[in-house]
This record gives sequence, C-alpha cells and structure tokens, in this order.
Amino acid sequence: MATENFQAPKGTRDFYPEDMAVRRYIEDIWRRVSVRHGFQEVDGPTFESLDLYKVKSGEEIVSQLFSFTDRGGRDLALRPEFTPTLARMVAQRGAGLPRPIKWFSIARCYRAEQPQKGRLREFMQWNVDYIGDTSDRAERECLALCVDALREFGLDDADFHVGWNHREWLNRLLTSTFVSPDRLGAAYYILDRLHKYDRKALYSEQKCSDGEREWFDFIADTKNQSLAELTDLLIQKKSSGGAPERSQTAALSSEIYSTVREFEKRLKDNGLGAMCRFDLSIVRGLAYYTGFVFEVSDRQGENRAIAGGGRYDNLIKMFGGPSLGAVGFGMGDVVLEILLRQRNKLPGAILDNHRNPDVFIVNALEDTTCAESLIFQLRRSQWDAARARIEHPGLYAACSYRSTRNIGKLLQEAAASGAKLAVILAPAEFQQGLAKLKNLAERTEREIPLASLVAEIRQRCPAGPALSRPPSG
RNA sequence: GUGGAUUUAGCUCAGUUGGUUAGAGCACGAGGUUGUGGUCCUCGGGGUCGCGGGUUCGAAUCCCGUAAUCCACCCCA
Repeated sequence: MATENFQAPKGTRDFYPEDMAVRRYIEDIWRRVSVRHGFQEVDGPTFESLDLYKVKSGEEIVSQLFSFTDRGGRDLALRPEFTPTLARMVAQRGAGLPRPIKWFSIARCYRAEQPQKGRLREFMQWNVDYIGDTSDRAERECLALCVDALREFGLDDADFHVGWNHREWLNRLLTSTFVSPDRLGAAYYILDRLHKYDRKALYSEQKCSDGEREWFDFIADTKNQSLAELTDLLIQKKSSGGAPERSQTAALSSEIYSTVREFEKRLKDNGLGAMCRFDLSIVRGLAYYTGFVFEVSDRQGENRAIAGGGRYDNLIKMFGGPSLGAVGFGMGDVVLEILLRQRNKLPGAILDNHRNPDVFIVNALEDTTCAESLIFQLRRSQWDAARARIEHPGLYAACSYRSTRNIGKLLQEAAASGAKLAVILAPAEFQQGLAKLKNLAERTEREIPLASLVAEIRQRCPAGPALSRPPSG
C-alpha cells in the first residue's frame, strides 16, 4: 500500500489538546454570557437544502458554498451561517413561540472562500438573535450582550470599538443631501470603502460627479463625530451649498432622526457610549438589513471585523414564517482568537491545557496491581441507588507512565502535573499495610492505612476537579 | 478564481558559488547504584529538506509543475 502525505484540507484546522482548550474557553464564555442575558441555546443541522441559502442571498451565494447532491438527487450545502436555519426553525413553530424569542447558537460553519488571516473555510460562529420585538430595546440588548462577552474575554475599549449606523436613516440622510435614489447603491459601496481605499480610485471607479466627490471627501474628513454633530455639519453644508431647501432639511428632522438620536442617548445611559460611535461608513454588505447595523472592530485596526449584525425585519417572513422583527449578530472564533493572543488575554492555565490532577499515584513497588486498582477506584464515581444520585464524584487520579521506580523522579513528575496530593506506595510501609499521602504544595506527608486511603483522599478533595494553574517555580 | 512571498526535526531557525553521513536550541525519551520535588550531568529517538518531475558525475541549493500557509484582489452572510 502506498503511503501518502495527508494534510488538513485548505482553510481547516486540527485541534490538538492545547488548541481544543482555547476553543472550549471561547465557547464557554459565549455560552455563559448568553445565558445570563436571557438567551437560550439552539442548534440545527450542519447542512441544509441549497435553496434555503438562496432565499436570503440569491444565486450568487452558491459559488461560495460547499454544496453537494445526495443519492436521492437533493441539492444540499454545508451551512455558511446559522441565520437561515434559525429563520426556518422560527417559521416552523410560527406563532407558538413566546415573544420575544431570544436564541443563540454556537455553530460550526463553512464557506468556500479563499482563506486568509482571520478567515478560514471552517470556523465556529456565535450567533445571537432577538426575534419578535420591533422596539429598539432589542438592539440595545444585543449590543450589550456582545460588548459584555468581549469584556468577559478581558478586552476593553482600548482593544475594540463598536461602529453603528441606521440603514433607513442613512437613506434619508443621503437622499436629502446629495445622493439621487439611483446612486444609493454606489454611495453605499463608496461609504463602505471610504477609509480603506484610495478615494480618487474609488470615485472614478464609481463614476462620481464632482459634487459627489466633494461630499464624500467632506464625510471622510469629518469622521469621529457624534450623530448629532455629523448631521448638523451635513445640514450646514447643504445650506451653504446654495439656497436652503426647506423640504430636505425638514426631512432630516424626521421621526427617524429622533428615534436614532434617542437610541444614541440610551447607549450612553447604558454605559456603552464610550465604545460605541455613530459611523456613516458602517453599511454592512447585504441588503436584508432594514434598520440599525453595527460592527465591532479591532481598535488598533489590524484585524478584520470581530463581530457584526443589525436589524432584519423581513427575514422571518421570507422564510415562510410570521412577520416578525428581528435583531441579530454573529461573532467568529478565528479573528477573536487572533485578537486574544495578540493582546495576551488568554489565561495561562488554558494555554498550558493543564487540568491539574486531584491526586497523583507514585508507585515504587515492583507490582503494579495495587496502584492500578487504586487509580480505578478513585476515578470511579460512587452512585447512590437509593437516592438516585452520585454520592462521590470520581476524582482525577493520575500516575506516571514511565518505567522508573525512582521516587525522586516520580515526585518530580507528580509536582509538574500540578496535583494537590500524591500517594506514595513503597515497600517498607506497604508491608505494614500503609501508604504515604503527601500534600505536594505544603510538602507534608502522613502515613495512612491502605484500607482507608480512598476515603481519606475523597475527603480531602471534596470540591471535585478544578481548573487551576500548576504551581510555578 | 487572479497575482506576489514563503515551506528544512514536534516548535524556532542555521545550512557558503551545487560537493562526504543535513545541523543547533527548545521540546520529547532513557539513565544517573535499589526512598522524596521542576535544577544539573550523560546518552538517545526522531527529517522521503512540502510533494512530483527535470538538469547534473552529484541537488535542501538550479529549472518546471503542484499543494499548503501568509499577503493583496474578489467577496465578506
């Protein structure tokens, strides 16, 4: 048989123990924070019918999916995101679900794209959706959850910030000032790229008029303004550009404007003002967003977006469900992990992947039967049948897999494992039916009868396994 | 899908104009005279030099192809 060199497929990752520990750390925080914000976890299939993904994104999406045909001739695709599945699930239960529906999922997703730093073909995505509430409380709850999770990772406003915008307001603002309705698409395209690319190239690519160029330059140079300041500046500019057009400035003082202003104020009241900023350049590609949109970025600007989302009031209906307003966001594990590493925010114990044993058995006897049965006894949980519950949870009992019976070396290994206790089985005491039980941290030891050893150890490890850092030099 | 850079041990990297059996540090393993702590000493296992062709007496080194990684496009749900 020919031997071949296999590598993980392009854009995928192997999770060795130390990698798996990091992934679990990230997923645990996503889950923990979601739950305390009142969201419930859901999941669905990893693949869906190909048509499901065309509903939202059209035919073009197909080239970016991993798709296949099953033996029954059904066209299927690995999920590139969770939202269509979620919409399908909500549509299926329809009116039966209590409102609002607050769901999250931690989904493995697949995209057939060119891999780059922060962007792979297989990744984990935390998906949060708040469905059935058309008030902007939904936006604030989602934003608060997103920010709270990032803080739980040890990141703060020196590491990330949130840029937000409002689609409907943006349309109003643009059409009332300098963009004709047929140029809205081009305007979105330019706003999205205004800070990332050469402006002149963008303008000529999009065939901008001189007037448009002047306005875009103006917007690009007045970034970092609050919503109110930016709006005032635009109105002033509009007025100074010619005779003030009352109908248009009136449009700017519309109901949407006061809604958006109120939203900005509420963010401040909720302590999110410092890290959230109104930003006209946050557009977020696809068309299904109907209102508020936001994006979380690396403050130092090195990485891709950390998270993004917004309001999509038509989506559930598009999937055949009731007409329900919804807000949601997604956060991937790839950029987040890069950022956590760059800022040195991953706890050392996680990186070491060090689950410390409760007890380490040092066997200096020729015969291994006593050590082995001791280990299996300690690891086993003791089930109380009468009360239908676990009486004593099993302990993490470790031992050496080396052949040496040199007690010094074995204790060295026990200490390196970070175990709290060590049992020393050695000929002199063993012949008298005794073993030594050593507290590795305090370097104290006692002789214990073999018969009561398990009970003694259980008593000294009551809390069950703990995740902690091994003692350092 | 299109361009550019990169690929040598588990990791980080040396390797001269093409010339014996491809090296180092870290990591890993064993031992250090029969019983107590991460040090130290000695020794060791590991590499089809990404993969496949070609040129040459001889290729890690030069040429072609190919895969993966990173970067820039496309796109970003």
